[in-house]
Amino acid sequence: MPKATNQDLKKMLRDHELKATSQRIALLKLLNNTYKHFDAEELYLELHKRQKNVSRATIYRSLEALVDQELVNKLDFGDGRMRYECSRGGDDHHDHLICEQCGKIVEFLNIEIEAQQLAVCEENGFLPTTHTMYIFGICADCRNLESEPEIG
Amino acid sequence: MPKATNQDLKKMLRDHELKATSQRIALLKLLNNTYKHFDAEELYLELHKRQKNVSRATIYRSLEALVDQELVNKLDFGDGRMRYECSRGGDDHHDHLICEQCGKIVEFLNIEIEAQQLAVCEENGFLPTTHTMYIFGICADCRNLESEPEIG
DNA sequence: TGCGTAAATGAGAATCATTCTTATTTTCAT
DNA sequence: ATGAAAATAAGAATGATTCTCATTTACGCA
Ligand SMILES: [Mn+2]
Ligand SMILES: [Mn+2]
Ligand SMILES: [Zn+2]
Ligand SMILES: [Zn+2]
Repeated sequence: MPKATNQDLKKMLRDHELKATSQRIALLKLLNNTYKHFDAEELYLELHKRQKNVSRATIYRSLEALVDQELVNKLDFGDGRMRYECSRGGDDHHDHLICEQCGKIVEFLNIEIEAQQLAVCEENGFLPTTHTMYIFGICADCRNLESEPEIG
Repeated sequence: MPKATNQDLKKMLRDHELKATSQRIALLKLLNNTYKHFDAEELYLELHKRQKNVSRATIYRSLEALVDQELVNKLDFGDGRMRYECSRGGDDHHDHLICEQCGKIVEFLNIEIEAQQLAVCEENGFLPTTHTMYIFGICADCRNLESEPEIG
């Protein structure tokens, strides 16, 4: 995955009817270049570090626009702030395991679950538009730490 | 399902180490007597109507206690406020379909999905504690209204 | 390349659900 | 019935997000 150039990002924005402002380019670049799941404040602090002229309002407004255009996914882990991750094309749907101890996110896709979700909708005459599924617990790393011998 | 008496509710609270205050009894009664999914403000307004002495802070504090004791489930439909529903014993886990048009909630349980969730966790060495799954879309009733002939 | 206008931004006020604080009231074991 | 511990009321505080509006910027067009 070659990192997107500024020109790539500019085009990406314009292809979605969004004006290519320096703020939006920087935001999209940050999201595109990692697999992290950021909250708005993290994005604000990171961009503010590099580029003095970014405000929180712009972060929120730009994220909203990017989510509308499906360039970015908005996630709700249930802790009071939204997370944002780059959306990599049309087929990147995935769900998340969330470690309640270290915060690590593991992505997964289970086609049987996806199929059963559609089946449930059909049984209920329900026309689905989106779904969210988060499994909370303790990740493999944190479990290993827990079982570490106390002395040794 | 015979409606729980005040004595039943009192015992229910005390069995969970919670003092049986009039506010908690009223709150638990309200939740126990319907299958609705309430937000905190709805509960506040409803209780306040009947019993002058209830404050929002108490609603929130009591809900937290009831959720801790697993007498009540806390749900996050992603619209900025939490919902609360009565938890009916240990085997009542279910997930939700949420109509984006009329707000109707349909509950469901799909054991294949539940099984696959555990499988995913196992594959990742992940120890699950809880999960949330919400499917958003348009319910059967709203779909029918939509397809209603415009004149007729 | 320079202009004009519509759109985007910055700064901070406003909002809204939820949590916190503190003085007062209530519960419940004794 | 009594008193210590816990719960409550009222409203202030918090924190994420949205809104306001004066100022700046992007970009289609001359
Ligand atoms: Mn993800
Ligand atoms: Mn339910
Ligand atoms: Zn972990
Ligand atoms: Zn509906």
